[in-house]
Amino acid sequence: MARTPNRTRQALLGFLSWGPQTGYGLRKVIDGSVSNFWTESYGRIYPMLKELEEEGLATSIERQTPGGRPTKTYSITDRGRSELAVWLADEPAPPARRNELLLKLFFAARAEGTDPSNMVEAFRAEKLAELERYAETRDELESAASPPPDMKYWMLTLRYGELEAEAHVRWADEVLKELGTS
Amino acid sequence: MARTPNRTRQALLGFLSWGPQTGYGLRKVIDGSVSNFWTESYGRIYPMLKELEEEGLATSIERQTPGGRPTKTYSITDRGRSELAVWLADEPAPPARRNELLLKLFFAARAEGTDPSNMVEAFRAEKLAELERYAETRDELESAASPPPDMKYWMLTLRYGELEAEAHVRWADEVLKELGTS
DNA sequence: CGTCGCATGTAAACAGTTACATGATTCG
DNA sequence: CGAATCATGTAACTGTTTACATGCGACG
Repeated sequence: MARTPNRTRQALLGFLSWGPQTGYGLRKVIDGSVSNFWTESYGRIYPMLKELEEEGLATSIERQTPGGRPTKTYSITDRGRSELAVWLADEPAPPARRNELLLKLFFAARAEGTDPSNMVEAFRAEKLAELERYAETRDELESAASPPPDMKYWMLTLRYGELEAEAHVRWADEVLKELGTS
Repeated sequence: MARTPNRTRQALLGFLSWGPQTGYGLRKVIDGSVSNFWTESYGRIYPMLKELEEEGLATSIERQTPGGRPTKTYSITDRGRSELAVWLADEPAPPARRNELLLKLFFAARAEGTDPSNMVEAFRAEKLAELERYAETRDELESAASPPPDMKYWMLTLRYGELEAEAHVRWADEVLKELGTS
C-alpha cells in the first residue's frame, strides 16, 4: 500500500490553474473552497511554491505594492499544467485509516465508569453543523449567476460531504440508542 | 485546531490491556482487528514500547525461546492502565481532512480528455469489497460462543464502517449516473 | 494606539512509513 | 532448498503543523 505522498504540489498547481496567486491568497482560496476535504499550511505553501518555480512548473513576479510588503505572485506554466493533468489522470492513493473516535469506542469497555456517549453526542453535533454549512454552500452555488464549467464537479464533492455526514449522523443515532438502553 | 497527536502510545496500551504481547504480536492483533480504522507499523511499535517501559507504563520480560530469536513480552502496568483510562475519557481529536479523490474531482474540469469515472468506479468497487469483509466479520462475531463484554463496542465500530461504506457506494452511484449522462 | 488584515518566510518538532539488517525454524 | 513465519530493531526519509519573526496600512 502506497503511503500518502506529497500532494501539496498538485493541490497548489490546481489552484494556480485558476489564475495567478500569492502564497497568502492560495491559503485563503483553499480555506474557502475545499477546506472540507483538504487543508494546507503556510509552512508547506511557501517552500512548495519555491520548489515549483525551481522546477519550472510555475513562475513568479515580485511587486512593490504601494502599501505593505512586496508581494510575490505565482503563475502556472505549461509544464505545470501538464504535470497537473498527469496527476489528475492517475488513481488516487487510498486515504490514511486513522479514526481516534472509533479506537476509543473499541476500547471503551476497558475503562469502567467512562461513558462514550458524550463523545458520540459531540460527534453528532459536529456532523449536524457540517450539514448546515453544506446546505449554505449548496444554496450559494446553485444561485450563482453564471456557473463555471467546474461547478458540476464541485457539486459532486459537496454531495460526498452531505451523504457521508448523513451516514455519520445516522450511525451516531444508532449508537446513542444502543448505549442508552443498556 | 489541535493537530493529530501521537496516539500510538494509547493504541498500544489498549491492546496490552487485553494481555501481555510482543511487538510482533501487537502488529498482528492490530491488523486482525482494527485495521479498518487504525494501523501501526513496526517502525513505530518497537520504539514506542521502549518508551512505554521507560515511563513505567509497561514492563517487559525477555525470554530465550527454544527456536528463533529471544522474544520480549510487554505487560501493561497500573500506571499504564490509568493513562489509558484518561485518554479514553478525553474528547478525540478531529481527523485530518485530506481526501485525494475529492481533490481530483474538484479539479477534473482542468484537464480536458480525462474522465474521472474510472476513479469513481474503482472507489465504488473498493467500497463494495469493504462491505463484503464487514459482512464476514459480522458473521464471525455474531456466531462467537461466548461474547466478551467489549463485543458491544466492536459492533459499533463495525457499524460505522458499514454505514459509511454504504453512503460511499450510493455517492459513487450518483456520480457515475451524473457523469454518464452528460 | 491597538488590532486586524495583508503578506512572506523559517525552524523546530512531531508523526509516520519504508527499507533494511539479522537470524532461526518449519513446511512443502 | 526455498519460502513463509516468527521476531527485533534502526536509519533514512517524507510529510506536516505550529510557532515565531517581520512589517506596513487601515480602521475604530
